Amino acid sequence: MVSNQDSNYSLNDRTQHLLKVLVESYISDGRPLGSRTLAKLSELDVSPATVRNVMADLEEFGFVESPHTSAGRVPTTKGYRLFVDTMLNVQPLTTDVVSQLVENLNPKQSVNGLVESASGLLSDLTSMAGVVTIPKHERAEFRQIEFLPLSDQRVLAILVMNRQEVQNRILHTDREYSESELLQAANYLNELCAGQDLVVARQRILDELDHVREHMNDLMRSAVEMGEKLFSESDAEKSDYVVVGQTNLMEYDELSDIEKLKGLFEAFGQKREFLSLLDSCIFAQGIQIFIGQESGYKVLDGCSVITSPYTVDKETLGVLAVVGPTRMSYERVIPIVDLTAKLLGEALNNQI
Amino acid sequence: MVSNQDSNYSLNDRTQHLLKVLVESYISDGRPLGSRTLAKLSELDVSPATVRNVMADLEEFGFVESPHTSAGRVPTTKGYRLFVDTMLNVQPLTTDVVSQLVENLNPKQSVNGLVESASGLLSDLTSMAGVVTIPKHERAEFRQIEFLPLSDQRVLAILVMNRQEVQNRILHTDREYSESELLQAANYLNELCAGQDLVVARQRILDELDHVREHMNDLMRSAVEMGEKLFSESDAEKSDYVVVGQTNLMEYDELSDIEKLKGLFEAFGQKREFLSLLDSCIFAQGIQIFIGQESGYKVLDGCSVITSPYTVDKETLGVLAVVGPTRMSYERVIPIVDLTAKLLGEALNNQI
DNA sequence: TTTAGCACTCCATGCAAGAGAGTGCCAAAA
DNA sequence: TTTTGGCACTCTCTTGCATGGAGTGCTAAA
Repeated sequence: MVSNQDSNYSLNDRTQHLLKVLVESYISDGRPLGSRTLAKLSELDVSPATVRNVMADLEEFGFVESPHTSAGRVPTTKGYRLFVDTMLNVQPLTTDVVSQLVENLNPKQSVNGLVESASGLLSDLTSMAGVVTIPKHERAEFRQIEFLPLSDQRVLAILVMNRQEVQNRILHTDREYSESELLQAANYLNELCAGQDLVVARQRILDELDHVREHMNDLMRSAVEMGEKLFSESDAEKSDYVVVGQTNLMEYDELSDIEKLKGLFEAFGQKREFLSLLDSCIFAQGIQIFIGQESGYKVLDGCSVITSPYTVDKETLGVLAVVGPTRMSYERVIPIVDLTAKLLGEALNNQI
Repeated sequence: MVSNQDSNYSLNDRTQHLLKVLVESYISDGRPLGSRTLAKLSELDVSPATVRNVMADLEEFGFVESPHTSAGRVPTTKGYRLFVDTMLNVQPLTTDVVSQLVENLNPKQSVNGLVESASGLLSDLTSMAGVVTIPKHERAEFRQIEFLPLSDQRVLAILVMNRQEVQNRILHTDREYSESELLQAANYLNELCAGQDLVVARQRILDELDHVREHMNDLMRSAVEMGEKLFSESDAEKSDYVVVGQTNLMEYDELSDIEKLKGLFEAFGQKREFLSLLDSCIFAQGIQIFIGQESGYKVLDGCSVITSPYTVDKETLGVLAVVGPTRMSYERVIPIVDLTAKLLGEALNNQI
């Protein structure tokens, strides 16, 4: 009776309810729902025939489909989307899940340790694959540089960045340098650049190179080159992530096609496609959900991805995600992803 | 006529030849061999019936078996073993394989880069999974230590080990230290320990602690702790490896059982079982081959592992391996593993 | 608008039959 | 004594067919 037929295909309450029940049942069972079962399950006191009519409508609108004529209905991507957008009642986390997260994401760990833990927790708690990108360091601040002579015209350069980050690299020089020469060069660079942003520091060194045409030029040029290499390396590092629990995905019937699995695993391994997906989430405000091929990647057909950026001081440092079959318990996974992101951010706050 | 029936089951030449042909054919085709096909393939000018008799003997001795009554014969683990031990004619590497290896294992790369490259090359060239353990550094020599003050009673310690290895760690101290205090402590430690083995250095610091009961005690205790942590960390690091090309294993029919694959992948991921296998090869002189469950690990059922240690200056630094189906081309893989190990050793020689 | 009834479709299962591949054994040939 | 041809037998794999179950769409009645 009461229906809100305002928009193009706005569904009345009963239709929505039936869709909701269908999606929930399919998520927990994995079997297509027939009209008879759905009628019972919905507790709506309607006959299977009525349900059939409703299903016909839903199918017409593209929210459900049937694998074949006599196999009941299954949600489509569009169906999942509507469910996720409008019908989700997210379940509160149980206390043991919360405490497990809190305990394992304690700030005493190293940055890498935290990333590993977060990824492992996502994987364990959801029985799917957990992904966490390595936090990028937005402001790369030159702090101190040291040079150590090695044999064979090589110099070990150690650059301390930000508050505690240390990068080191071997410089091949044109001749041997004495320790005092290296000390002199380091002192000079440190004085020149301490506290500067790495980009600024680099520019300064380059400017200075023109003025100071003395015996340490070689080394300084190398030092600048090191800065550049560090830059490119930290860029590469920033664009990396940790995956835990890929093998969990083998448990799901809908992914048991070996070809699909292979494609998925290779996507994880090659990191390219998957990274661009994660990168695109880095500016999102909170949880984002990609259902099936919504993400635009063919390998993710049949999979959904739930992502959340994690932030320190309101600055986004990375993204974490859970990857699993489309038929996943969104209501359970979403709060896990959410809390993990928050806790990871907090833990990193004490670290960076 | 001419048969050497000396040992318990010494096989005459024809029998051996038939086994060899069978194994080779099965390796390249993957299909059980019947007497008719084998008779032709062997080029022995014998009838299928004769071959059948021979096969019955081989089956009795346990070198071959049949999946079922009318399915031809397949080599057993014991059959592969005999083949590998006595009938292998290892194929010389083609020049493009050699050049690919030489080019990609050039000593300009970092240690980690080399390990990654080696693993990737093994995987690519064999279409199986390549594994390389991170080289352990036998002699850990204290070279230089630096302290940098951070905020909140934390100090960044940078320890340079061996020729170019840098480790850093945050020390939580009981109070704030000034830069000059830290410099003093560093100088002190450097003078005390420079060039020493890390174990010796640690003992020295501990000894010295008793004598020098002054204001820098805290820091020095922390420094010693750092040394210990570095030790345990480098131990952990040593016992790690890089796997590339796991997904290649999905291509092989005999491993397409999803349960087996999952077990295998999890073994790769958890690293425990697999490491003890690799560790056991570290003292072997050259190539070692484990067929099926010979290695003692159930997950490796249906798989063979070909390993070789790699050495620098006659000192073994690690192990590399190829993991694939039992039905792999040993003749092709062995020289690849062999050369990769040699080249990796050489490349590391210039690095460490 | 909802419901009951009915014809229809499709899948999964089980069964039977036949083809194909290969074996083991026996008796004859070399 | 060894090799060979022949033959019965076994096992798997495929195909075809019948059956039952599940579910749908449609129509007509409530």
